[in-house]
Amino acid sequence: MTVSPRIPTLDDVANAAGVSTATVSRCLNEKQKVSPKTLAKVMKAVESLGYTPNFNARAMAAKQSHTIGAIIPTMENAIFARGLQAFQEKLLEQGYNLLVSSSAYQPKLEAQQIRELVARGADGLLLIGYERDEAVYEYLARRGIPTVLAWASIPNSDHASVGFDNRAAMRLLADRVIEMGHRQIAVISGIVEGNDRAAERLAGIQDSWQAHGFDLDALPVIQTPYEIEHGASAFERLVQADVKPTVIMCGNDVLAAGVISKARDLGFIVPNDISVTGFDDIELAKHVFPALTTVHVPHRQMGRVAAESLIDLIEDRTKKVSHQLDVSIEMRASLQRI
Amino acid sequence: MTVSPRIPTLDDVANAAGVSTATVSRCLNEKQKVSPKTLAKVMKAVESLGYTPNFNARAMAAKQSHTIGAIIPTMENAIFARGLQAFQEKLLEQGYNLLVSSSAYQPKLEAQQIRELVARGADGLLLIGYERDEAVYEYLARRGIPTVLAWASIPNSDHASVGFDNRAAMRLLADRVIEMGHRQIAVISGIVEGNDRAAERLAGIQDSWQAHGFDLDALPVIQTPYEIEHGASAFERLVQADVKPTVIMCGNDVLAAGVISKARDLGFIVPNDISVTGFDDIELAKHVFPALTTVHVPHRQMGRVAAESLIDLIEDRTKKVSHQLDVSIEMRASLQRI
DNA sequence: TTGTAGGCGTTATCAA
DNA sequence: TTGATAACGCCTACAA
Repeated sequence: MTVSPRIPTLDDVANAAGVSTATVSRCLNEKQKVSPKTLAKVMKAVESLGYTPNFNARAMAAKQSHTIGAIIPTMENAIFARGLQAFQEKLLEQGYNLLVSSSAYQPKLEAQQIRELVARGADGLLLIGYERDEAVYEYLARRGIPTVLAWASIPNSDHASVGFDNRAAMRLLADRVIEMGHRQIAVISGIVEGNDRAAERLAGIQDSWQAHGFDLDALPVIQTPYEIEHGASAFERLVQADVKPTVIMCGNDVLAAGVISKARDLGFIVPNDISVTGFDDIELAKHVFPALTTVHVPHRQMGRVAAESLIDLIEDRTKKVSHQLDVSIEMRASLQRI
Repeated sequence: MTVSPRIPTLDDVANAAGVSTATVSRCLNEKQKVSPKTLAKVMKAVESLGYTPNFNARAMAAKQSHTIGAIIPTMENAIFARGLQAFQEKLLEQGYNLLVSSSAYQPKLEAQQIRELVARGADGLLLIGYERDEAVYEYLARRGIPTVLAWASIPNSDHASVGFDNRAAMRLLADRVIEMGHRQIAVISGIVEGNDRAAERLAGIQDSWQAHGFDLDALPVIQTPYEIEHGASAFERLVQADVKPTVIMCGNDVLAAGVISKARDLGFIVPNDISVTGFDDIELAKHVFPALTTVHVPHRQMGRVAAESLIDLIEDRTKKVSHQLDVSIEMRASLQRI
């Protein structure tokens, strides 16, 4: 049987090194306030005992955790993963640690995770999008938790944010589509409820559609979860309609990949028989056949900027600002003039 | 200017309710030990103050955090995301929280994150694969941190694990490939160094190859990161060889997707001109063209079982065990008899 | 440069 | 059923 392991504490180190706990603490946190001699002595003790500071105790005593929390809708979408990776790299660089949790696109779960992370002493929070219960924002404000909203930009609000204008971006793409002669557009959107990014993208298409003088009733829309399988089956439904679409505009690249796959199964030649567009410009977009016309989003840059903004906020260097990043339309083979 | 917000503590609640902190604590943790009357009184105070327990303090006093940590090589691969999602669901169900961090495939970073999570008071850990410095295992053992290794199974070790035999699975697939008449196999493997799963998969192919009486020197292998782009460029190099491969076996589906894409660009018809196989059976595998022959891995099940095992370990219900999950070969159009 | 000692917000052990 | 009170491990004035 194993002996219950005794985890070394500051006290143990202090004893081993023959100094006080205060000195050990200094060696760990502010080396410059300690003589080289004792520093060496202490570090040796730390080493030989295999001491690691207890995070909880440290956070409690210091009233800051050097931890920031991020809550993303899902880990199963590479775009968040990529942005988060950059976010984390920047944080580590600045001496902060990242705690990630996923809300599975459920606002209630997100609210719970927020409390959770705050209770853990997170110094700041990264959230995705802006649409959430006002109570959540009040809670955050009351606790004074610096928060940055990413993947969306909201110039006219008092939230700090870094992202891009989903609506304008999608509108731009829709403009191009219409300019290329398409008059029968069908949309496969993500689920709009509780997802402002999806809602904005859909609205962007509708903006363009109406601005060109068309009727919203003549714009078929299917909402479906962001999964390749769902993109495929949505396409199947769409092409059964009386008026066949000449182009399918999708809420993201994953849906579009599903569409392209199913289209081929059903004997459609993309883009000759039907065009397809996506959004995000994930790696895959270049590698499906035909390559996907889509909106390029600078995910990594977004992650980096979000980290910088958040740290600035935490360390009280700036007021809340709204960073608007540029996106671009990537014209590839899947969209063709009609 | 906002007033520095005062976060309510147990004391505040106790005062507001006119009871002791001990009683409040009981109301929160063991309701049955408290009279309904005071319970109501206390809960009202909790409510009106918007009190949330401080996690760090709680963990410190109770000597357990009800938190478990997971370290994955990368968030950018959907297979970990999927397994982790299931892992988390199971944990939440059992009253545990999940902390995730990613090591970016760097052993040193992983070691650091392990210390980090332990320092945070994680009650248990989930790690991917088994290949790591012995010192890490010693550290874990000394601290008495229950740990489960996933995505790999190691029957002959004293580690708890849940996963599958990467080597045997890949060997099975290679057997099929060879049975179908292929004699010119080329391999695009993940980077083997520091990644036991990749190493085992490559070894599986080599096992089969040699068992069929062929020479390892005649088996071209390229190691490359698990990214679609790299799969594509590896393919390009491979087909420039003197003896053209009749089949490309890839370390995972992402690499295979890159191969299929590049093959088309170069004018190859898959599978007529060349066959392709993958590993993992991600969603995409069914939706590339032609659909990918691959090894199906039960990622979600793995996550669930890992969670159950870990909790059992933490709550001291079982000894360490090694769960071996079944995988299956998915025969699809990308692999053809020659 | 170093040590002493109080406090961070909980839980848990005893008494009452 | 409740209330004091001592941990838990660390940081940080303050004093020496």
